[in-house]
This record gives sequence, C-alpha cells and structure tokens, in this order.
Amino acid sequence: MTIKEFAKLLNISAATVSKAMNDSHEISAITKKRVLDLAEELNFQPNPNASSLRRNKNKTIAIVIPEIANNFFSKAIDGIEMIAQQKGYHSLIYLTHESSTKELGIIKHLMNGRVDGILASASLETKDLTHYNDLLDKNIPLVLFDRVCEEVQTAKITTDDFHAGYIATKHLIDTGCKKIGFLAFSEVAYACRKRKEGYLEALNEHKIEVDESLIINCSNDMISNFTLINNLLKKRKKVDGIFSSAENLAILSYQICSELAINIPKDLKIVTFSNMPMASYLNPSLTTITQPAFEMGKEAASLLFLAIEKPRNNYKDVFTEMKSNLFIRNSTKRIFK
Amino acid sequence: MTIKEFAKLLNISAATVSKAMNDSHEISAITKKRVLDLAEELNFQPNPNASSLRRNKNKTIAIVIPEIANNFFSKAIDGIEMIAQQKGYHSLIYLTHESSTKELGIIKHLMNGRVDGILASASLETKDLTHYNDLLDKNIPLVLFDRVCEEVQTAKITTDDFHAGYIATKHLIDTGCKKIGFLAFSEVAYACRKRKEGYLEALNEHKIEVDESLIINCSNDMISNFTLINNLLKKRKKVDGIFSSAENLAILSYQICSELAINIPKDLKIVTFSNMPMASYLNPSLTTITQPAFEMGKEAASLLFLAIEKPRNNYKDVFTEMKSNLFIRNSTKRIFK
DNA sequence: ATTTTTTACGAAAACGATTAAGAAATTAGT
DNA sequence: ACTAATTTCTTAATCGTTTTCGTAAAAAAT
Repeated sequence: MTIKEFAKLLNISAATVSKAMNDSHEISAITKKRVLDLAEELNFQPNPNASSLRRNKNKTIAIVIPEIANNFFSKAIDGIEMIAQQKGYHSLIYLTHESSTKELGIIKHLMNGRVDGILASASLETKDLTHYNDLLDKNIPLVLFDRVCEEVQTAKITTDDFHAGYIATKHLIDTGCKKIGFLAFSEVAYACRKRKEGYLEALNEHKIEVDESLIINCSNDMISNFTLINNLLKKRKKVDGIFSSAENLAILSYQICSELAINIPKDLKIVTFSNMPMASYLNPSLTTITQPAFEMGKEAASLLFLAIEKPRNNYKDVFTEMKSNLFIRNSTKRIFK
Repeated sequence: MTIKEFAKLLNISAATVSKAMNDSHEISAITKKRVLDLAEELNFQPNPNASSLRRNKNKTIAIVIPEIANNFFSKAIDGIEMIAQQKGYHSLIYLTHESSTKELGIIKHLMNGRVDGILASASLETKDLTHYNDLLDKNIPLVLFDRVCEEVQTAKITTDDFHAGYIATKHLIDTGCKKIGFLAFSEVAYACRKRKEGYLEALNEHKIEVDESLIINCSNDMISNFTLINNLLKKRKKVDGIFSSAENLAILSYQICSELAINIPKDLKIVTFSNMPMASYLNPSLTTITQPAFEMGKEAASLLFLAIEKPRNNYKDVFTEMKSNLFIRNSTKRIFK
C-alpha cells in the first residue's frame, strides 16, 4: 500500500499523511491521531526506498569487521545493535575475513550512500588507508573501533592496549617468568603494536633483556602460526611465559602444549587477550586480559550516531581508550618447586 | 554524482548508462566498455535507493536471530554472509534477545519491503506465529533455520534433532548412566522438543523409566536456570548423567558442579549441544553434539536466494535436516571403579 | 535501389515518498 | 468589521534511477 492509497482511506492528502507520520507541527493533533491509529491498525509503513531517496538518509549503518565467529566482535555487535535499535537504525554487516582486499571492496562499495555511517574494525593486514580517507572526503561518518588505524583522521575507540600489555607482562614476571614470549597477531595493527610496546616496557622496567626470537609475528594463516608457535615452544628451555595478543593464538598454544606435553602453568605460563566466556573452565583455566567488548560496541555506535545526527560535531577528534581487565586464573599460577 | 552527470561526461544519455551498467543487450559492446571503464575509474555507483525504488528490489536480506554472542549463530551468520556476498546481497541483522515481543516488532517492521527476503530463527518463547504468516501473505520469502516453527508453511533448515537427542542419550547410557537428566532450553521450541523425543526414545529403548523430575524446563533467565539445575544436582544420588539441549546450560552445569564439588565425569557425565571451538580444552573436555552451523547458514541462504530469484519456485516445501556430530570427550568418560 | 529487419541509442514516464509554496479556514489584532 | 496573522491542509516539484517506447542509422533481404 502506498501513502496515496492510505491517504484516500482517510480522505486527506498524501502530504498530510507524510507530515502526520513525521510528527510535523503543521498537522493538527486530531489528524495526527487519525493517521497514526490507522497506520497502526493496518501496519502501514511508508516505502523506505522512496523515503530514503527523497530524504537522502536511510537510517542504516554498516558494521565492517574481520570476522564474526569471534567472542570480541560478536559481543561488540551486540552492543552496537542495541544502540542502533534504540535509535531506530538498521545495521548492515560485512565481513572482511581479515582480507584488506575485501575490506577495500566493501568500503568502496559503501561510498554509494547506502549507509548513513560506518563502524569499522580494520583487517590485520590493512596498511593502505586511502579508502577510509575517501570515505571521510565524502563526508560519510566513520568510527573505528578496536582495530583502529592511527593515520585515519576520524573517531577511534580502543582499549588501553599499551597498559594492558604492560600489566599482562608484569603479571608474568611477578609469577616468576624470566623468558617471556610475545605472540603478535599482526605486525601492522596499531592495537597489537601498542600491546607489544607495553610488553617491552614491562621487560625493560624489570631489566629483562629483550630476546627478539621470543617475539612471534603471527598472521591470519593458522597453519603457519602453528609452525611458528610450535617452533618457539619446542625449544622449551628458552621460554617460560607467553603473552598472547589474541585469543586464537592462545588456543593454538594450548593445543601445541598438549601435543608437546608441556605443562601449563608449571613449564609455561600463558596470559592472553580474550573475551571467551568460559576461560574459567579451561584446563587449566586461562588468565585473560578481557576487553569490554559490549561497552565498546555501545560507545562506538553512540559516537557514530552523534556524528550522523549532529553533522557540525567534531566527533573526529574523539579517541577513547576503554579499560580492559586482567582476570588471573590458573594458566599463570605460580608453582613453588 | 548522479547518473545524469556521469552520462554527460561520456556524451550519452542516462538511459544508456543505466542499461550499460546492467549489461543490457540493447547496448553495444564498445559503449558498455566506455561506461564500465569510467565507472570503475571514478567509482561511480548508481544511487541504491533510487534503483531500489524503481526496481522494487533492494538486494538486501534480513537475518533475525535471538542472539549473536553465541557460537552457533555467529557461525551461521558467517555462512549466510558468505553466500550473500557471492550473490551481491547485503545483510541486515536483527537481534531479538529471545523476546518474542521484539521478534514480532522486527518482523512487522520488515513488512515494509526493506528487504527482499528473511532468514529467521525464532526466539525460544515464540508461540504466536501470525507475524510469520503475514510475511508469507505479503510474498516475502522466508527461510527458518535451527529454531524453526513447525506450523509456519515455509522452508526450514534444521539439524537431525531427534536423532541427535537419541544418540546423545544412548551414549550416556552406554557409558553407564542410569539416571539421566534432560535440560530443555525451551518447552515450546520445535528443535528442543525433538531433542527431548530422541532422549525419551533412547530411554525407552533401553527400558529406563522416565523420571519427570529429571526433565528440567529452563528458560532465558539464567538466574532461575541456575536454581533449577542446582536443585537437580544437589540431590546427587538421583542423577548421574545430563543431556543438555543448549551450550549455555552445560556451562552453567559445569559451574554448579564446580561449586557443589561434583566430579565430572566420575559423579556425573555431561553431553550437550554446542558449537564451542574449545570444548576439547575444557576441564574436563566436553562431549558435544555439534551442529554444522556454517553449512546451515550457507544452506539457508542459498535456499532464500533461490526463493528470491526464482519466484515460481516452490521453495516452501523444503525441510532439510542436516547432520550433526557427536564428539566424545572426557565429560562422558566411563569410569571403572 | 528499395523495403524490411536489426541494432543502438534517447526522451519521457514511472517508482513512492517528502517538502516548498500556496490556499483556505480560522483566530487574533486593531 | 476589517485586516493581519496563524493554523491546517493541498498541489506540485523533486529525489535519481529504470524501463517502455520511439526513432534514427546500419545491415540484410528482396
């Protein structure tokens, strides 16, 4: 049913209906009620394409993330979606599968005005950022979260990666580790670099010399990650602690330890970034740095809607670091021999 | 940039550009190439709202699910999104948070033609199905997956819930359980009822009398679920095995066992439906019935696109049961005393 | 050489809403 | 009582495509 047909039912013009539904001051209270009541009764909704075309707004945002079968991102989406529903917005979801080529394709495709704003988390191999800048040139609001890109001049929501890296490493040192490895999920990602800086800072502060061979630069390829971590752990005497910058690398380490019969935490302690709900029930339970994923999603979305609804707002300067938490469990339990 | 402005650059009409971009046979190969090349160069894309309005198609589907921070649903979305991307479709995501009221609101809202088709998984309390039928009356393609509703006359993708329930229960019996509890995530959900029927069938086949007090009807409220399961497990002599129809109920059981100092698998064996990637690393590792979530997503999406693109297709009759797998781990390990 | 068919393009009318501008009806101001 | 201001509604233009229909020009048929 079109707005014209609907209007005819009430013997008023389409314009009146439109204004009534948009709560215009030009329409009397009584007419508004008539319109709204009938709309409710017939579940009449104006055609969203026609509306979007005319208004040049579509009440839709895009969420561009590397993957979704991931405890961090799925919770973040939950937060985003909550805010979006409150605001009456729709959320389109796009997965890059950690491919910067795919990411580029998606972002380029979103320049056609299909969405009013974009929430993005860069793929771990993303280095070229021109597509993000093109977006900003087109005045499409963009908020980066978690996997932010330093050089893109827009709003960013991260966690306190440097501090968390420092705390995690210090925790390993405090539990007696001397040779601490760092598993980087990406060499280029800002968040990962910060986590590494925190790691280095903690080593430095405790006068532990940095051993480059203990810093493992992983990638999106789990097969080669397996080899890299396996090689690290095989020379067991060389490493007694691991700080992992991503959940999947810690899982992989558990698997490798099980295969190599390395006992956690006796032979090796592990702390990792993770949002796994059942870290407590692993064997051994896993010490984690946990990001406030849900809240980050909410925060990022709120900021995006601010940018969308208040175009004169200088949201681009926002750079929020949210607090992550260290949950100490048995994978870093001190063993007194 | 509009199609008119773009056309002017090539000294041709907007109509020609439109046809060229849609690969119409009316346009010569040479003109097509000129158009496509420039479009590529300038990243010109026709306004999607105008296009959708005119075509009455928007290359968008909706995914309506109870929650996203869930190993099954996030993987299913991954599969859906893969097919959607291949087909050049966009995916809107809506979360009901297991509220049938919210589900109703979302489905009603989707009747406005914003999407070309809908993939849905009903909330666990959903009983009234008129909104789904209204959708079908409006000829909006609908495919239900996992949480299907028997009475809705449309395509459905599930797993072999009855058989899986039977296998899981039989496995518990085979490992020596005599008093097997069943944790139902919902009394009304079709999938859960089927799982229960499988459970009953296995008991029956092995001449084990059904004890209604061992059948726990849980809900979406984790607090009351805690109480229910806690009460069940406290009378320890009464139950030596649990078949859980949902992952979160199994996690809760692990937690309660840990609090009550019940040893799994010695005192109690547990098998659960779950798509948790690290079931193997739990303490003890968890025996699971695992659904092919990714494949189910792909299958559901493929079917939906068939319905969208071939309107004369009788997709509504499809009822696919996909095979789930039993992974036997230590939570059901037979202990010889 | 003339007619017919085919090919390649353009003009203009949709699609269904929103909104600027204008008109009728009512209220207020003098 | 007459004009001015306000309220409430309508008409018509507009958003940017797609598509129907028409028409040249080129190719094929006679």
